[in-house]
Amino acid sequence: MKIGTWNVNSIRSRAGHVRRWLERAAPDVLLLQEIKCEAPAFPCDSFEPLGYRCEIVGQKSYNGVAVLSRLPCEIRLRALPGLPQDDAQARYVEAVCEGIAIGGIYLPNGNSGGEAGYAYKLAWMDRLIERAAALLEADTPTVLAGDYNVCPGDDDFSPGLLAPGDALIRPETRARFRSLLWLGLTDAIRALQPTGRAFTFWDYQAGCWPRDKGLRLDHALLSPTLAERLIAAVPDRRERGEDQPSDHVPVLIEIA
DNA sequence: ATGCCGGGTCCTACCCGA
Repeated sequence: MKIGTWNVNSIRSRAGHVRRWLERAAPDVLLLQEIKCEAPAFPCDSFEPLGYRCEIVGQKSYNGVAVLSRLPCEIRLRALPGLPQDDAQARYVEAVCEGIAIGGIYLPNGNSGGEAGYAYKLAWMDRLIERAAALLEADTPTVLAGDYNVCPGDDDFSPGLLAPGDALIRPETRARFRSLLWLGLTDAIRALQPTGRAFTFWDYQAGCWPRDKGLRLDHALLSPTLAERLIAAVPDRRERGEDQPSDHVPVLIEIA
């Protein structure tokens, strides 16, 4: 099974890119983040001719996640359990495909909104840890993939690109990411490439892409039985060089 | 040290991303 994840920075601006990548990479399931629209505005017509069904957890202007699948899939959750009832941010979707729970994640950045904004990020990560624990406790084969807005290690950002207090690398952020790993989840990219650069994001500004000043923010975490079957986990850098790209590239994982 | 880019929307100046 091939599963992709991609923060597209507006699906309406990137429908053509996504369609082309579906043809190129042929994922069975593609998780999308930052679609920046509600369901009626989502360009399903661009993907259905290729055999993909669209499930959308939308939001106007900001956030928004979706699942494209060419396998039979059932949506199990449209939000992370345990968040406040009035939380309207569309950041989580969970599908079940061939017995595998597939969570699509758009984790809060945490650098805007002051301390409250950062507290929201940490609370969101705590709910994600709880959800991951529940899935693992039930022995559910699980993939939790998406834009985590976390640089887990010092290989995961170009030197000098982030201030020490940046929400992407603050110790409290990284501690929660490690908690996910300690539950028994495997970071798919790092399982196959333990050290060195594997960036998934380059800022539009300051020539970050031509200078290869990037970040590794997009991750796929796998439960133990899926980790044993992991064949490939690769950020597709080629997409960042296309015309009018997203600032993130897709990550493709393959499981035997 | 962000607001240099690029998306969004109250349509046009401003908010947000990482």
